[in-house]
Amino acid sequence: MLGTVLSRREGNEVLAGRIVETEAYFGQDDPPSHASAGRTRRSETMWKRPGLVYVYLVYGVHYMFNVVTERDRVPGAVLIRAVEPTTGTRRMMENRGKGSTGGLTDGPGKLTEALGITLEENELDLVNSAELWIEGGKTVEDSRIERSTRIGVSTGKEEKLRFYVRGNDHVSRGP
DNA sequence: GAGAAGATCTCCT
DNA sequence: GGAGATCTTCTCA
Repeated sequence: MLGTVLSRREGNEVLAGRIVETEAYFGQDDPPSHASAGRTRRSETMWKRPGLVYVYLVYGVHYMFNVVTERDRVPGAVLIRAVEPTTGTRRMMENRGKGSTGGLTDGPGKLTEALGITLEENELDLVNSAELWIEGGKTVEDSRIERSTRIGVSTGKEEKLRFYVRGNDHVSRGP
């Protein structure tokens, strides 16, 4: 998914950003994954078909945007942690209440605010939604992809399941 | 039914 | 470098 473009329609405007940082979350055997607790009301989307959007609220404050990746009935999703703004930057600044382009979308909670993504987008289908979709962007060469442990988790710290574009200014802070 | 912890960000010192 | 915001779920009584 690194290098592809996440696009969002807000009224007549399209807001978009190139994905530069992701994290993978699996099922029962992956402690920090919501799916490890079993199928709950919040995490239900993770068990559904690939291509659906899984949005949830962390710390009662920030929305996290994920893409369901495993086949139907198998839990698994990829968290989008950061994007590089490409289209509609001015609108994103308004959504974030910022006067500059710095730090607009370099974190999972920041990019959902910039793109106007909330719980309402949970379970949308990226394949046929007119409001939210992913386009093939420039692919990222393997040699440009860096790998590290996931951020903000207290369990599953050994697994290197965070992937990001090396040297990109919009990647969030390290662990 | 209460308490704790969490895939975070901002503002304050 | 640390507190606060405040929703969802789990754990324990």
